[in-house]
Amino acid sequence: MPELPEVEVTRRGLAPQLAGRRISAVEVREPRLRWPVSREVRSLAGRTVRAVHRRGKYLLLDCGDGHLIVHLGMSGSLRLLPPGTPAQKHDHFDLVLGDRLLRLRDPRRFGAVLWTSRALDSHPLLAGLGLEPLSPALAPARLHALTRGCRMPVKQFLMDARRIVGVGNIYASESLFRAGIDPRKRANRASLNDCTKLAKAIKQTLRAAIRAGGSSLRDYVGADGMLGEFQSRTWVYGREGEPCRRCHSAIKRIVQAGRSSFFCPTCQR
DNA sequence: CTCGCCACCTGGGGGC
DNA sequence: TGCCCCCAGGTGGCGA
Repeated sequence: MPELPEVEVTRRGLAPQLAGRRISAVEVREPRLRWPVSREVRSLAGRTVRAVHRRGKYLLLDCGDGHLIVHLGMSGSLRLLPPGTPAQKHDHFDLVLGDRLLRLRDPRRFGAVLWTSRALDSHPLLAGLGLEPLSPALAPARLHALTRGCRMPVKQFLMDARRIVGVGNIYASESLFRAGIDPRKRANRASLNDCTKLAKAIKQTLRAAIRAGGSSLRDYVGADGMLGEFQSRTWVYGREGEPCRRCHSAIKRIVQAGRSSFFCPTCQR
């Protein structure tokens, strides 16, 4: 479920709760996540979480001499609970920090919990990541430059984390609607004007999603809690056959690179 | 390099 | 009620 907004909302919920707290225990109920949970992760007790950062869709718990890297995959969520709360199905991993329990639930187990003591820029999963879409780095000219020589459809371009991070399947469709761009358009055919609209649209889309998620945040931090709010308000995602909220044309669904794309054939060219 | 495709997993919904 | 098929928000890795 998580795209960048869900991960960022999770980060904002966790950061004030975890920063400065000492890890008192680690429990791994199911080590078979995307990669096996390592022995180093199991022996994190004694370290102190200094801060919680995010890079793309990765959450990074800064422990001073290294980072715990958490990815929520497609179905992961994190909750803060009182220690001792009984684990339910798919609750694979716990971090106990004094009187706080951080629990990972991930039915599909595409998520990951990794430890690295290396510099983050050199970590294989993080080194090749592209621009943070909410940073000033994602400016029209920069986006335009990124699209040069890239013949794939702009929808796939948006979801390619080596270029821009954090834009998943939902927000790719939503951003392209806001920008008025057909998802099938080749990235290298996007004009500077297109890229100006697109950069703005991406930021607006992600910021709106973060705002919507932030309102439902308390002790529960995770994708499920925000589902209703987000998905009921999409412009095009999941709305095949329904009238466009802007022009009333029927929303279309196509498949690109094996993923559904939704768009308005009238508003998007 | 780029690109298309498969893989990893579980669960929910629809059709029969 | 059961079974089977399809679909799902991510992304690393493969071969062409």
